Amino acid sequence: MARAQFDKEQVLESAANAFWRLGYNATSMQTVFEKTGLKPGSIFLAFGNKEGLFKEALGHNTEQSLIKLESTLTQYETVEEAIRHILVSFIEESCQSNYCSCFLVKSQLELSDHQVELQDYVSERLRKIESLYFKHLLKTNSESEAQAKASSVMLHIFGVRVYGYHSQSKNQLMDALRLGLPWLAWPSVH
Amino acid sequence: MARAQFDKEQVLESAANAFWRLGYNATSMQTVFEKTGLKPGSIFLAFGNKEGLFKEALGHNTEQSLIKLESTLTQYETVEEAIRHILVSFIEESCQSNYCSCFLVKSQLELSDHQVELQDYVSERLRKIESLYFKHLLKTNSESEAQAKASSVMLHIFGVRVYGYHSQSKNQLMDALRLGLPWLAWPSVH
DNA sequence: AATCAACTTGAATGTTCATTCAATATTTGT
DNA sequence: ACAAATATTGAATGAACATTCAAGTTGATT
Repeated sequence: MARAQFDKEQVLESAANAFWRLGYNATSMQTVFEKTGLKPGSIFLAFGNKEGLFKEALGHNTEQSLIKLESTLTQYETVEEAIRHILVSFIEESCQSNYCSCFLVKSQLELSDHQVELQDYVSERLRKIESLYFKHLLKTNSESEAQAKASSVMLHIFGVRVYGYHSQSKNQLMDALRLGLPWLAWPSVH
Repeated sequence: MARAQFDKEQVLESAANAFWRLGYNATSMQTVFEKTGLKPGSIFLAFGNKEGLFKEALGHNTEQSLIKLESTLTQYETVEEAIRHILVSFIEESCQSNYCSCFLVKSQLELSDHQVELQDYVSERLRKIESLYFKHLLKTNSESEAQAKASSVMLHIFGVRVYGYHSQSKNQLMDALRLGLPWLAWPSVH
């Protein structure tokens, strides 16, 4: 019995990259064949169909994001400082010329009622992210405070992911985050 | 010379509805023909191509939104009260079973580098909305305060448009808005 | 009632789409 | 070395796609 000869992880990353950049509907399997160098048969044998490939690509991508997030949330003195750094890095991402929002957020908005399974899959991953913030905020907050703050952080992240498309938005975004998330103890500007 | 026999406004509304619900790429012209009852030739003569139809549909939709927004922002005692009502109505929208975020936000995230003209068109409309909030906030705020508050409101609106997909999110959203927009003077819950 | 530009019609076009499958190649167990 | 199991290949398939256009219809103007 012959084993897979292509690196599944590498294929998932190429596919995720295409789906992220172009969106689910605008990414043709043809594009995937080109980006991965694989032939139709191989892809369809390994992933079933386009939805299956998308689901695995998104899952793989999100898993990595969650690992990175967990690591970031513990590597600073306080959770607040960590969250500040995360938000600032999102703003900086949005200043790059090839800015493309966030794979999960884009997918959440693009998928329609015809793909309920994928929609639920995306929602579940976004909820996982929020519960990670919640878990860490619980260390220094009551349950209800932590929940409200976690939701507020998610709201601001979503906001940045959309607002980021406006060019020249860096300063406006920073001011808005300072105003909306005062409990993050932003260093004063002098 | 025979005049157009279909109601252009009605066609644009049907088209906008489809584009909004399904997204630009997942909406086929076939769908548009069915929803409007028109034949290919009529649509293509009137709007040039799919992009042209999309642009006009989005433009028409946004124009109506701007009119409604302007009206809402002036019909309450204070701007703050008006914004509160707008945000609450967005949350209530998100509780409906057929919730579908916001046409502009969805379009902003779906369109890719291959449709720069449409992208810019969407960005411009979103900026118009922000400047409307800014204009009204200027009445009771300094320029820099008004700008930060307008950006913060946009951030929260974008957030609600994404967060709204989570079921059972109404209370979490309300708490997060109270936390992130304290200057809106929310009535206390008792 | 004749004219003619503007509009509508809908079958036809050529392209691109996701997916299939018979043939071929490769790896592993015996 | 052979057999069995599994991967890869890539041309082929049929459906769906955006768009075109020649022929027909409409209604205001002459």
